Amino acid sequence: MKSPSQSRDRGIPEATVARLPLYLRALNGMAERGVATVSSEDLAMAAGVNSAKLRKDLSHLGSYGTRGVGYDVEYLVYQISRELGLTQDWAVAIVGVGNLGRALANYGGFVSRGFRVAGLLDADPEVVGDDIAGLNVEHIDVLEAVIERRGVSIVVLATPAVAAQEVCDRVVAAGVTSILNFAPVVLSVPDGVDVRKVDLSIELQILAFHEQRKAGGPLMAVDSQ
Amino acid sequence: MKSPSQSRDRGIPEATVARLPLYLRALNGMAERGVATVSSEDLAMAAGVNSAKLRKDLSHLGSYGTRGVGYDVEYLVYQISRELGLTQDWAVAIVGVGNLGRALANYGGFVSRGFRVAGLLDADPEVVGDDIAGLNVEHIDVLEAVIERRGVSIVVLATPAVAAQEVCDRVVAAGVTSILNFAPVVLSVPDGVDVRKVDLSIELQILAFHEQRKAGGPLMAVDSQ
DNA sequence: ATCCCTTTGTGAAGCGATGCACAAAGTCGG
DNA sequence: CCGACTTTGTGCATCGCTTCACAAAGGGAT
Ligand SMILES: NC(=O)c1ccc[n+]([C@@H]2O[C@H](COP(=O)([O-])OP(=O)(O)OC[C@H]3O[C@@H](n4cnc5c(N)ncnc54)[C@H](O)[C@@H]3O)[C@@H](O)[C@H]2O)c1
Ligand SMILES: NC(=O)c1ccc[n+]([C@@H]2O[C@H](COP(=O)([O-])OP(=O)(O)OC[C@H]3O[C@@H](n4cnc5c(N)ncnc54)[C@H](O)[C@@H]3O)[C@@H](O)[C@H]2O)c1
Repeated sequence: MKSPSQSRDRGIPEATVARLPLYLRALNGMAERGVATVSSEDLAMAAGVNSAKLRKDLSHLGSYGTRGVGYDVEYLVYQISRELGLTQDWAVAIVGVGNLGRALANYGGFVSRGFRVAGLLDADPEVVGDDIAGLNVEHIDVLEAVIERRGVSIVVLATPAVAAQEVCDRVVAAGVTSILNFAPVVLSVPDGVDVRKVDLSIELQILAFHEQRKAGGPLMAVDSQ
Repeated sequence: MKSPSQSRDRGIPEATVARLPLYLRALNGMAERGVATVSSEDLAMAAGVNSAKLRKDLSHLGSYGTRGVGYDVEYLVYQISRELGLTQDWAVAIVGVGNLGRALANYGGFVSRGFRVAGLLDADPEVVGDDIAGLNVEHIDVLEAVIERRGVSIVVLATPAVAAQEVCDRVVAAGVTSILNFAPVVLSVPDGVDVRKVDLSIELQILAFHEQRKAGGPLMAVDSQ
């Protein structure tokens, strides 16, 4: 039973949260092209979703549209940004500066909006000291100090699988509660810690499953992004 | 036992398909450690899911367990591999050999199981001709020839966002129906083409949302992987 | 002020996924 | 061969998300 707390309904569905960045990206593109207002139909098209779903998603944030007109692009950009917490700056540390870690460090795309790479850490003495994208790679020994001093609140894990849980335990102990994990392991974390994983291998296997099915029978329902 | 009859249950839920690679990874680890059989409880623990869910997932493939005992690890590895289409070899082409494309090409993890990088393609003359992980980077002009001659059925897109849709159109026209997209754009494809996307920026934004909420109010439900 | 047109916001139905709980099916010791 | 024990496979209630469909709300023309 839920109590009828008439206060602010901060219960935004997880599925909605996952789509807000998509809307935001589409809206930013429109703002750049000078579009002032957009209908749910057009925005849904740009984001690749159903328009009713888009309207319901946005309704969770509030009533920011105008009936008969649509949504003000800039205003909506601001509202979604605020809801996602992008109006503040997030310090991110990347642990494991190998092939993938380097690519991430060099990637300008996420630094641009709200996220700032505040630390690169690795265990390999060969790697420590390297300069990558203007940052010096530090030794994993100073992990806790880096997290604390630079206010790191999100850690990206790009170490080999065997090291991931150990590093995870350390960053959690240091107070981090948001982790993006690229290592192919199921991390075990205490309640209150958020782990999201990106797993290339799983994605390929899912594609292979559907590909095999297409080759087999003529009955299929595909696509989804 | 179950005979490979013609009446296979092809209606495996998408959510189940997405978890099979997780089970497979856990099972492979157990097989390496010499574990012969495993209960749904233990396997679920290793994969980080509910045991009832695991049993229901596996029941979609058939009745491969033994009541009172559990599942034979090697047999289950084979069955899941077969279901996912990993008993055959998949030729993968990577288009866009920049920071990310290089990391992917150098990554041994997915080449090991069923997937083989059969081509690296880029538009930049500076990059074309480079040798990466034993493969020569070819010019995007020969995309169609590479796909056709080497039987490429899965394409990994790692080009800048602006080029993604154009390259996508070409690979689809060349007959590819499975695409893994790293570019931050919503690809538009015809029915029957599977697109999966990996979007670092979206993952970070979702983490930021929850992080902000944690800092704000004391009412939260977190974690999920 | 009134009418018409467009588009939002949402009630409600539909659909698939989740997790509990247990009967059925198997093992194993005696 | 039996009876205690273990673990699977699944019926069922529930939950959350999606989609349809439409009343309500606003803008603009006359
Ligand atoms: N490269 C890819 O395309 C790719 C794709 C999918 C998944 N992954 C996964 O991402 C992770 C990184 O992949 P990669 O290709 O960059 O591997 P890599 O071996 O090139 O890099 C790993 C880095 O982590 C460092 N490291 C090892 N132990 C450490 C520790 N305890 N603390 C800090 N740093 C440590 C190593 O020194 C190395 O620099 C792996 O788990 C891999 O499975 C990579
Ligand atoms: N690097 C990351 O960590 C990261 C993370 C998330 C998303 N992404 C996305 O992945 C994509 C690649 O990122 P990156 O950092 O490797 O970029 P990059 O600029 O280093 O590499 C892109 C490569 O694509 C090539 N290219 C451009 N147009 C092409 C075309 N028409 N056909 C073939 N090749 C073409 C370029 O020559 C270049 O080598 C981008 O869309 C980026 O937004 C990258």
